Amino acid sequence: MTQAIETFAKYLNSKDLKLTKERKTVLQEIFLHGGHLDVEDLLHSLRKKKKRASRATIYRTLELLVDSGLVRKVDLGHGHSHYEHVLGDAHHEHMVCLKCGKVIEFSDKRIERSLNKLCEKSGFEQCSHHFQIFGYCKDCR
Amino acid sequence: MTQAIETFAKYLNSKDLKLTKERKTVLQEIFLHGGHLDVEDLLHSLRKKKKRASRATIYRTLELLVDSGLVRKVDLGHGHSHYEHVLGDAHHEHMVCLKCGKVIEFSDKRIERSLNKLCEKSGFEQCSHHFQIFGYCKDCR
DNA sequence: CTTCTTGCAAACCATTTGCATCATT
DNA sequence: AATGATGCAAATGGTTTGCAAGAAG
Repeated sequence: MTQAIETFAKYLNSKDLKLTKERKTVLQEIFLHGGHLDVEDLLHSLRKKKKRASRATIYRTLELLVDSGLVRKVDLGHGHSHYEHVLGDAHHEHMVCLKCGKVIEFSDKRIERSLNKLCEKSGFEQCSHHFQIFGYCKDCR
Repeated sequence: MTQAIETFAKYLNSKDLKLTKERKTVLQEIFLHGGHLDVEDLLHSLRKKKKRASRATIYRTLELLVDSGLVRKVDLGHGHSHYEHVLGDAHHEHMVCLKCGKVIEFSDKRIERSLNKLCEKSGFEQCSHHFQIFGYCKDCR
């Protein structure tokens, strides 16, 4: 958490941008909240905690957070973006249940390994990737 | 191609929908064109061939095509959807170059296999999946 | 103090939808 | 003929942006 703020501060500094309280607030909210959340979620959580940041500022901050590598933007098939923090190596992908909307996170070392080999072989320098599986979870099938 | 139209006709029939010339036109255009294309591409190609289908009809038809399983909707990170036809088993995923925009298709049996096992193990009934890698192609890195 | 930020509301852009007219079965 | 489908234009919904007022370094 402190770690994340420091990293963000360093990133902002390197771009001559300022660490405002709104930016800090948004970052904290994402890191306190475990999973993926969207702009509306963020807006509500902040309101509940009597903190403030306009929708515009949230969008602008999220872009910075994604660019800094602290946050990942993911598509869960809802027609709008979700965001989740990235801490260290806990990389994972998403299974989305088309009926109940549940999102199951998963990760697979073999898949990641195959992926890296693949990029290496084709000379592709990977920045990010995202794997989504859509279907029905065991409670809904 | 004829195959695709027949499949679509069967699908439409099963839902008491009609095979109109606009729907046939859109389907043909997607199957004639090799790769992934968006609504704007479709609109231009059709205009060039003096065929017609409104934007609304294209959107409506694409939804049906996706639902019928003949076409796949993919996210190439452009802020809008792309579509590509699905013929048999030639399943593939996408690497997108963030600089030149080039899209490289790839497929990996090991990944597909790991994936299927994963779903099986967790009792998840897979409908579709999509794997995107963003980065820089060998000409742009 | 200078430069960057914020919040607001307007603008944008992809996609969807209501409705009157037209085509397929 | 009856039921759907089309095209248009208006509506929608997420996201971006211009600008005047405010805060960080």
